[in-house]
Amino acid sequence: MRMTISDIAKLSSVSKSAVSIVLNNKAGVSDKTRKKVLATIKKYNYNPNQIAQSLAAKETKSIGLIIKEIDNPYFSKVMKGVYDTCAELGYSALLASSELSTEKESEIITALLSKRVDGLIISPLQFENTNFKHISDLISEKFPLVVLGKISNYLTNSVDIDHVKAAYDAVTELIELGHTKIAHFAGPSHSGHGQKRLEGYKKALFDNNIAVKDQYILPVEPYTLNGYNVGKELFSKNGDGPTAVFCYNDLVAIGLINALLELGIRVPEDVSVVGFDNIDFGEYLRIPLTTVNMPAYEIGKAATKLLIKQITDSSSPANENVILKYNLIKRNSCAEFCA
Amino acid sequence: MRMTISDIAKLSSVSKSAVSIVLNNKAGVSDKTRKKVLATIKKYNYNPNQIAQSLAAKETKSIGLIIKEIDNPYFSKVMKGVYDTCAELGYSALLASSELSTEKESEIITALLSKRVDGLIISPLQFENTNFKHISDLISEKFPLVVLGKISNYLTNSVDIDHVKAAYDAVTELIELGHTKIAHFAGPSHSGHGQKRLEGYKKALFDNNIAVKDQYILPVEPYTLNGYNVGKELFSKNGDGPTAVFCYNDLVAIGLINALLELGIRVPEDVSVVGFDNIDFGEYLRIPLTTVNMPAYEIGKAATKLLIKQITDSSSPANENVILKYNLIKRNSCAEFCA
DNA sequence: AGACATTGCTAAAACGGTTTAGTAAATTTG
DNA sequence: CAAATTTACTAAACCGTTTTAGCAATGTCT
Repeated sequence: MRMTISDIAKLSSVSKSAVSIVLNNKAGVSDKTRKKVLATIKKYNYNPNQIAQSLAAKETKSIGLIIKEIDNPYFSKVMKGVYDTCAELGYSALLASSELSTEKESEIITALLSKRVDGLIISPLQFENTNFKHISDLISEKFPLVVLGKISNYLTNSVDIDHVKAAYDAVTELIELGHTKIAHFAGPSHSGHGQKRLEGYKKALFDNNIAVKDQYILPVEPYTLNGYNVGKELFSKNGDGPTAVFCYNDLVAIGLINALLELGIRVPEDVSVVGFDNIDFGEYLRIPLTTVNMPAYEIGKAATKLLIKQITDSSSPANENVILKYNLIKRNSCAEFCA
Repeated sequence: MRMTISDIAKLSSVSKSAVSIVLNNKAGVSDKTRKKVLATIKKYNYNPNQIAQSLAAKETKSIGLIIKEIDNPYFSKVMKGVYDTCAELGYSALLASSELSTEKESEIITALLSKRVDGLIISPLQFENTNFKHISDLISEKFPLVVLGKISNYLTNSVDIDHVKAAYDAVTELIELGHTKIAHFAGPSHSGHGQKRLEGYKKALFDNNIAVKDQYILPVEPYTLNGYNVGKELFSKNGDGPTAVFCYNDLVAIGLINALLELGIRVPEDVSVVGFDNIDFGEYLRIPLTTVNMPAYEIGKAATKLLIKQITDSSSPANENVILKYNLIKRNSCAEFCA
């Protein structure tokens, strides 16, 4: 059986309190005793029970991270940022994923709270009909919380990039290459980012006196296959197709490019494509992808720092909005428009 | 402040014990009391403290999962398998990653034990000089453990595919396409799989009376960039280069293909390439990749089932070795050898 | 009706730590 | 040198649950 603090106390012929003091490196015992205790701890390989520690301390030194999909390279990077930063700051992270189900999201929050995490980083599902009760409850009890992205009308800490501006920049790049017939494969219903990127797309067209056409705005689910299907559909019609597409994300862009190539449409000669996220493989695709670099690792890092600040410093405001830098990565999926 | 079981007890004018009985759905209280308690629980939104539960129950209903890299699509799938299966079986998973550092691996094990996980799934680092003390300690105290892959000479539960045979099959495919000059970009030092795949490679050549040449076996680190560099190096030399390469994994294969294309060598016409793992993007690459499908999700699933069996059923053996099926996925990176 | 189970409930002990309050001894101070 | 302070240590309370043991009250058998 595992050793307890009482075992170590007996074996060192001191009290539990003394052992506790040694364990936590506090003042209150002589050097001699400290060494003695340390020796038995080492000898018996004693490993304090963190469960008991957490119960007594009323804090777990752990935070919850709720992502939308485990199996999504963007979130892997966010995770890495969170895990690394937690480690630096002496915390640990509990990962959970809503897998695009609001019901599961809500269950996860309860589960994590019942594990008594000290705070929560959440990338919230934002379907149109989402009721944010589980999140607003957290806010109203002032539970330490950082939201990845932003939920409109909710006052929380958040970390994000300026999606409107990023989309604006991406579309502007296309316009500067001479394109005017620019479509947008627009983001999914559960993503707050989708709205913003669409807004940036429209703004860029507007500022350049290009009319926004509804038939050029196609909603997609953010998966390669869906990008493929929607692409196939759009470009199979003959007549006045777009010469450039700004995609909600890289996955969609990859699907679209596959569809185009299959239809014998060249990328970027005939159609330019720009993605969003900068997933690792963008560089190694058939057509290396031009895309907006989403600083996923930094987002995880910033969110963790912000959260732990809120946890440890009660005077820190709970509505800080960190906006991170992005950048447009130009590779080979875009070219000048040729009539 | 959060409610405790005592609060609920008072508010329902019953004892803590009664509330506990209700919470755990045990027999021992009347229906009337049960309903009364349930009502106050609901009314005050009481959420039991799992930390306290774990302390009292001496089990946490959680398992630790130690992977090698957070940011690796293979492990993302394993994770998903583990998380899904845990959820099914009423457990939760604590993720940690050694990020290829044995020191960190060992620290993580200690940390997870101090969180009192009920068991551990570990994808162990296997550098040549690795001392497996942290793992053999677990074995000797009969701590529930499942190893992903296998550590030779250690008796533990494990889950894996037959890497030797899979590599054998992949290389045989190349041989059947008429190739005889087949190189192997061999796995990294921290991977137990590397050895096995190399073995399968050699065996396939041997069984087909093809001499194994040392200069055709090149060690690589399992990253795209390294595959690229080693590829560039190998194929820049003129003279008797290989016409096919069996790569340790898909990442390496991708790098190699990039190197080949840059050198003006066509894939698969001039050189055939086969990968290993079947990462999601293999399908969408410049040259869709022929590869061995590693059933990552199923590995996670099987490991979790095995572990939880060991945790809950003390009579279950601790040295079960589950071998899962793989399959060779033929896409476009391999072609018949043309002289 | 008396013996014996069963039901419904609770007080108290445990889980393995931390913290508070207190004491005895050692040290400093005036 | 007595008083005051500091140091070294510990017993006991506490964190929020589960579990054990025990006690009435009720129900079931002969």
